[in-house]
This record gives sequence, structure tokens and C-alpha cells, in this order.
Amino acid sequence: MTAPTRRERLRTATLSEIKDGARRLLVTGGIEAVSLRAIARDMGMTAPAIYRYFPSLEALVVGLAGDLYDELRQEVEAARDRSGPDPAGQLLEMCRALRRWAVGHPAEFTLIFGNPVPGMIEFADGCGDPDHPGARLGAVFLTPFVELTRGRPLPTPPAELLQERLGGHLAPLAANHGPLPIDVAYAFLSAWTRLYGLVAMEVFGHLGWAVDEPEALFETELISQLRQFRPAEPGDALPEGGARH
Amino acid sequence: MTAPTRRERLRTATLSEIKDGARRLLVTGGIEAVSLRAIARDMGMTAPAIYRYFPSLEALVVGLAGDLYDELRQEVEAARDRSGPDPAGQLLEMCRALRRWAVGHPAEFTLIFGNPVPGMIEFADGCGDPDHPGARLGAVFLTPFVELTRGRPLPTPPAELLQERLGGHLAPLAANHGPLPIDVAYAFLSAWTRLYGLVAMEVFGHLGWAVDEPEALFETELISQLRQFRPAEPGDALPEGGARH
DNA sequence: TTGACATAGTAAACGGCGTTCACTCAAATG
DNA sequence: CATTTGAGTGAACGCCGTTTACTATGTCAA
Repeated sequence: MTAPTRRERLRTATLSEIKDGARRLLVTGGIEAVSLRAIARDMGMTAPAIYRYFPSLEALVVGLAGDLYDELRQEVEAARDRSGPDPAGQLLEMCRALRRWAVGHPAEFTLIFGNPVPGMIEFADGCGDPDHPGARLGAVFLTPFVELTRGRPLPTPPAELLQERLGGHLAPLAANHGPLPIDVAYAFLSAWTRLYGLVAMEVFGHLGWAVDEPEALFETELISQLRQFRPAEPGDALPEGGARH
Repeated sequence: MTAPTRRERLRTATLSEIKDGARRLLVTGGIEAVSLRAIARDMGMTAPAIYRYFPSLEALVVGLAGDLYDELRQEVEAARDRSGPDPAGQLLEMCRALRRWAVGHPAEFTLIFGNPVPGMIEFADGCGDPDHPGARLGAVFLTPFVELTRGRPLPTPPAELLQERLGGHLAPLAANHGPLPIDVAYAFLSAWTRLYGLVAMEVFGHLGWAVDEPEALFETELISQLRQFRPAEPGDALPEGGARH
């Protein structure tokens, strides 16, 4: 672990300047505004110079996406750590943090959670690796979720039905995050897809026909969903109890 | 209503040939493969000729998106009509038809339901109009959903809570599809975002870390969701009843 | 200290892109 | 038949990613 030589310092500085420029272009003009020539122009360089740092524009974008995953994960972890020890409260704040980041950084969210641009397809395919930034983000949510649901009956279809329909198809999840009870696995995937659907529809502008304040829908949905995991108490009118009258 | 002149016939033929070419490129190479030059090349024309039919590439893409919305809507309507009169069965088949179309036409689904490409932003913004192709697709789902839930308590948070949190923000929905009971409106939006989340995550490759057969998860989720709207019967173990033991 | 090598950057070029403009030619119109 | 309208062409402009050959400059060993 020796001190970085002068060249190394310059190299890392240039590298982060490239990434910063790429992100600035992403934010201001969307993914299609990110071009090697524009980045180089902003840096007072010529485009081919960037090939000393990235083998292609796609590789640069993939690298940027990895950084964004990490940034989002740190944001979510910070929200969890600010919250108390209650896993339900942690999940609530984590979901809020996810949405806050997505709404505040729509271009960045779009890059990592939207339809994959060319280079991102391989990146998305690689998320079978537990070290993949996407898998690591998922793990942050999974941990308090498992704690929340531990040893508690879940509002899912019966385990036999889950086993029959889903049992043979959860190998990737188990490979990434270890074996899980099937009702926990299903409940987590259900919650995750709901969260994704809400946030993605808002960020992509697919909710404008219905609501003028997507945050209200998000909060309502969040509370409704978390209620389902509260322990049942006598005289406690669970939301879905309405169907029982 | 006179017979179309020769020029008019040629014009509409060329116009649909352009759209066909655009779609072929979309399917084979994704949205970024759709270029005026490529379309014209395939037609044995030069690129500027297309400007006689569309003012820009963006306008062409938006026109294509409108066609795709209509195609998907017709597919969903056909599934509804093939199903029986039971609204729950209709919704089941409609959701399956939506997913089937999305999985079978990932590039087309991505165009209309993914993150908006430049020209699509204005298109998505225009969905406040009931004649907007997106609004019309939503209406097809809303009708049997309203029928299914008519005069029946719904598995939602209490209406007072919904009213407080969501009441003031559903104006666009009411403007597009008329006034709805707030629990019906919320339940529909909740179901719609869940459906979107599931299908979009599958098509965009965001489920590979968890399941190797997204259809199994889709079917499980669909059944679980539709069960919540069945009328409660004595001795009938509803899925969420598991939390009550 | 000097020579060899590795590295960062440049300039020019290739092909592709959307778009504009001036132009041609055939169809429609009177 | 003369005129106007519309479809299509060809050349050009300025973008883009990428490759190639080339030039400095930092690094390091003899």
C-alpha cells in the first residue's frame, strides 16, 4: 500500500471528472445526451482520449449505473439507520427513501430501473452475482423484511399453493440471498414489485391520468401494505377485514 | 365520402409502409435502431422523403406508440370477450393478455410503458384526454373492475383514511373516467400499479435475480390479488385469513 | 544522466445519424 | 394545354462513436 504516484492521482482525477460530466449530462438531458464528445468537450479534451479510461460509451454508462446503485443503496441504508430498531418502521423509511431518491433523480432512476439501454442489458443480466449492485440493494430491503415476518403467519395464499406454483422457480433468489420460507419469499417479491410499480409509474409519468399528487398514493399504499404484516390483535380491525362483514 | 384518388391511395400505402418499417426496426433492434435513414433504406427511398409524412422522427415514434396502445387494447378486449360474463374471470384473462402481449412484444411494451424517449414525454403528458390511447386502455380495465367491486366492501384501508390521504388528489381520474367511490378508485390504482410493476420488471429484466420463471410469480400474484375481491363465504379460507390463526 | 518504455492526449478520418434546402418530375386541376 | 401541387432526390451541415497514426510527457532502469 504505497502512496499513489503522480500519474495515478491524475488518472483517478480524470476518471471521476469523466463520470461527473457524464452524470451532469444524464441529469440535464437524459441518457441520450450522454455522449463521449459532449463529455470531452466539457472537459476541454477530445473524445478519443476517453478511450484511455473506458473501452466504449456503453462501458462508461454501465460504470455510472453501478455508482448510482451504490448511491441509492447508501441513501436507503442511511434512512434505515436513522429509523429505530423496529423493522416495520425501518422498511417504511427505506421505501420512502427509495421513492425520494427516485423522484429527486428521475434520470438516474430511469437509467438503473427503466428499460435497459444497450449496454445495460448485460449489466442487468449479471445481477445473479450477490456482489452485483442491484443484488446488494435488494439485500438491504430483504434483511428487515425477514425480521419483520419471522415466525409470523403472512397474508399470502396458503404455503401449499405457493409451493406448487412457485416452489421450483425461486432458485435465483435462494442462490443470492440464501434459502427462505416460501411465504416469506413470495411476500417479499410481491412487496418489491408493488414498490417498483408505484415508483416507476410515477417517475415515468404513467400516473398523470389518475392522480395529481403521486406521493399521496404512495403513502396510502405503503401504509396499507405494512398493515398487512402487523400481528393480529383481538378487536383490531385490519384493513382487509372489511371484506368480512 | 368520395372514392379516394390515386394519390391518396399511394399516400396511405406509403404511410403504413413507413410505420411497418419503423416497427420492424423497433422489434429487431430496439428503439435506438429506429432511424429515418434505415426506414427509408428498407423502402428503397431516401430519408428526407419521410418528412412528407412525418415532421420528425419523434413524431413518427409517437404515432407508432399510439398504434401500439390500440393494438394492446384490442388484444385485451378480445381476451375479455373470449371470457365469460363474470368480471373476475374477465379481469383474470385481461391481465394475462396484457402480460402475454408485453412478453411477446418487449420492444413495443418498452416504448409505450417504459421510460419515455424524448418525443414520448409530451405523449405521456397528454393522457389526461379520455381519447388518449393510454386512457382508453385504462378504461377497458376499469369497467369490469367497477362491476366486480360494486356494492361490496373492499380490502382497503377504511374509507375515512383514504378520503383524508387521497381524497383531494384523484381529480384526473375523475375527469377521465367519471367519479368513483374512493375505495374503488384506490383499489383500482393499487391493482393497476401492481400489475404494471410485475410486468414491467419481467420485461425489463429486473426479476432475473429472484425467479427463473416470471410467469409463475405473475400467476400467483394474480390469483392472490383476485381472491381479495371474492365475496366472503363461511368456511372459506381466504388467503389473508392466514394472519388470523 | 540518459535512454527506453508506457501513458495521455491529439488530429484526421469513416460511416451513421436527423434535418434543411434547392431541385426535379409526375400527377392533379383549371 | 398550362399551372399548380405533391412526392421524392441529392447535397450539405453538424452531430455522434470509434479507429488509426502520431506526438508529447511522465516513469524508471542502466
